[in-house]
Amino acid sequence: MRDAAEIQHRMTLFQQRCAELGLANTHQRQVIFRTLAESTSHPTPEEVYRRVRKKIPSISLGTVYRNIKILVQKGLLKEVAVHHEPLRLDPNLSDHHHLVCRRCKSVADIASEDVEPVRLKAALPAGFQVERCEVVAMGLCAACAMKLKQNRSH
Amino acid sequence: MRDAAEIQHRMTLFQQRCAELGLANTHQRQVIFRTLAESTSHPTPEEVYRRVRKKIPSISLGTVYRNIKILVQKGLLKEVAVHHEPLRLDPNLSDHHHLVCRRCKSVADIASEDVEPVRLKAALPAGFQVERCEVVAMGLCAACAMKLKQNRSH
DNA sequence: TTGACAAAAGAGAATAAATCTCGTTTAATA
DNA sequence: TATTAAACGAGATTTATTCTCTTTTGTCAA
Repeated sequence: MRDAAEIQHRMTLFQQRCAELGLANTHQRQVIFRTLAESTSHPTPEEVYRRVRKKIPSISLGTVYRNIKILVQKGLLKEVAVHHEPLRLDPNLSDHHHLVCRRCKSVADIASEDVEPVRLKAALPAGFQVERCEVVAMGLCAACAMKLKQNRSH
Repeated sequence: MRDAAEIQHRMTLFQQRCAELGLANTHQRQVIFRTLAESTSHPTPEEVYRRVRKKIPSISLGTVYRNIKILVQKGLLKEVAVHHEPLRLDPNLSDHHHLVCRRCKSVADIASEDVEPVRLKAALPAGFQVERCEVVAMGLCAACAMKLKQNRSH
């Protein structure tokens, strides 16, 4: 749980951004966002639903998913990492990293030697044992970059 | 597609490891692994199924999933990133990284300032535009490390 | 070799996560 | 305060994955 002033600030910004984006200011949307803004635990949609129902018992799961989707699209929320989509497999057991295209979801390898070693400067949450670090570089592959450009130009 | 010698090498290692692990040497398992070893595109289980059926038309999707699961468990395959599991949300829009516990799937933030900036040393695949880099540090949180230790001791 | 037994396969039902459809309600604004 | 587009609730649908159960196939010792 974050402190009240911080949350109030986030809510104010949220309402501004919604207005700018033409998103209606519904009670459900407010409560869904507030629930996320208050949490530090990166909840799943189901968990958000569970918490929001305490405030709005009649809310539907579909509304939670719909709002999460819209808010992620508009950049008001983020997803942790990329893949809730189907599992992607990798026969390459050596330590390496990945490039993921945000549009077509293609995955390419980056050899470990091609990335400066990842170094954590600060203390980790008490007792966390890191086993491996993966860098996920997200962006657009050449093909998708071109397609997006074409779409924008007509 | 990788070159034939490399694949042959992987298949030999694979058979050795299977024998060591007591995994039966079935035709289906061989073909599933070979299909993955040949690919450079990080296919989904469905895609693996599609390709394997060209060699073994009668294979079932369940067999593909079952083998993928076993091989990942035994460390003969890897999953790209972590989450095929439910979407995890993040209201923190500032640039930051994540610690993920491989056992309980809890997610904790690492502030961007606490990680040395990620630097790519080599050229990326032609034309890939990186928009953001996320470091995913995987391991065990304190609670899970303790539970695993306890389980092992009796 | 062959026979016993555990491991794995195939078929298809079941579950979980997410999305969609459609009739109704609500917020924005004129 | 009337209009209308946006959003809601309910529940069906789709997609990804796992499970159950019966049959088949490897493995290994006699």
